[in-house]
Amino acid sequence: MSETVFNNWQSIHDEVLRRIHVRQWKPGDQIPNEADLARQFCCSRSTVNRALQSLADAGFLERRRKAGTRVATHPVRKATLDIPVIRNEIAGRGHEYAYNLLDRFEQKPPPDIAARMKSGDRPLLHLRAMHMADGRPYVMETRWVDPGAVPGIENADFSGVSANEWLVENVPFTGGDIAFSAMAAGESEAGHLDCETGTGLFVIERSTWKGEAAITFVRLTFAPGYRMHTLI
Amino acid sequence: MSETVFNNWQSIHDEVLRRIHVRQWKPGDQIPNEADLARQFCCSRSTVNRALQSLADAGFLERRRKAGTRVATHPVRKATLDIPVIRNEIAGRGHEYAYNLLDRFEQKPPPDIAARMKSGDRPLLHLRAMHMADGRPYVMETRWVDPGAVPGIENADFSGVSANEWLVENVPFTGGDIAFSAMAAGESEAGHLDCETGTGLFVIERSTWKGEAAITFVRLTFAPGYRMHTLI
DNA sequence: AAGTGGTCTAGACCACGTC
DNA sequence: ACGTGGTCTAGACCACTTT
Repeated sequence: MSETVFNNWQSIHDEVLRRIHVRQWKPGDQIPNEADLARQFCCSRSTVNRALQSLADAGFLERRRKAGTRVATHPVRKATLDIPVIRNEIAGRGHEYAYNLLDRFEQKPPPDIAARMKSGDRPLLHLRAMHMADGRPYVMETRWVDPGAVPGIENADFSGVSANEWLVENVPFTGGDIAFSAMAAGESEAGHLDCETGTGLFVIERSTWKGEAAITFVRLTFAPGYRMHTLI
Repeated sequence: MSETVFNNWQSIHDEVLRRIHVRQWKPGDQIPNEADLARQFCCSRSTVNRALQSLADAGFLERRRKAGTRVATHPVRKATLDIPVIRNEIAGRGHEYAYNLLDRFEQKPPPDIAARMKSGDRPLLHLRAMHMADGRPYVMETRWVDPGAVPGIENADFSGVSANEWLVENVPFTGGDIAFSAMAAGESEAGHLDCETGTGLFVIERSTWKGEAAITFVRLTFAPGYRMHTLI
């Protein structure tokens, strides 16, 4: 015999979600206001507020002052992806991690990169490297770094530690963007990732900035079969 | 002349983030406890708590009772992706949406699908459809639905409304998982998506559950050039 | 055992947006 | 104008985990 009691915000969260799932409250419906729910659940309004905010964050509710709280009509599901450091991702899967630098030189980047990084005519540092799992290619990293935004990078040694880890350690960033896409393996990818040309490859591109200044742009081209996975 | 005052949790959030960015608090460092920060910021502990929880959610801080709050060592960046209904995604980009059903039949699914959906030997409803933007192929949808989990689906008409929207309207789900990957276009994809075979295509696969029962599995194969994008 | 975050409460005031 | 959510406060108790 178990009586449900609502003595913490999680239990209220779950109960509200249950009512949505059993369609007691349907998409588009306005639900009671916080004060009423607090009376229903015999708790304070702050606790109800905590629960409803959490549900709104997750996309189940839409809240507006005065207009009240409604069940979201278009369940825009938000998937939260973890973007780990590659070393940890590989180690976390129980494989042995290895890293090796392919190229490192400074040069004027192609126009699309220069545009993304707002670097104008300045030369950027270009790096290419492979990350390996148990000796097999895991991902190829192609990176551009603005040396102007990253003092000290000329003397950094990327033969042993990846640029990613060095940057994380040494250059705090304030924002960025990330994009996921697909490409077909060309000659270069096929060679480095040990696959046929024309194989579908998963690609992550990420730019990071510090304030207004672009720090780095990186393209990660994963070996065939890579999947990025999360619960919703 | 502007004096920064800390009278709401956002201002404290920003100040803590600033201290992390200027490396006053470095990765791995333990920061003062909530009571001390409350005194520093001249506010109540609850307000500090709200700010730090928010930073912990975003992955900037790691908090453990008794052990205190530390700046995250490996900024596992969490990217939050919105997964919209395709109609809205296309309409939101200012294109005209169209939908058409390719196939619909009931049959025993291939073993990998049966395993994912734990459907055993039961036949499942199979659907294939195209979503078009301004008359051009946008994404191909391949779907399996367990009719046992979705009463009434036999009579649903998917020639005008997509299975996705019908399911969202009619079958509440409690959870699921989503995976992103890449594939090379085969004959079938090339035909339907109007591209060459061997083009790299972006793929989203999603399963949804109601409690323990699998409702549906869908594979969305996007036309070339599709990018999924978000800020971090 | 003791220090830290997690949460609840009751009351208050405010900001916003709809009416 | 007024109803709603957003937030703050001060104090309290509890849960967890490290010492």
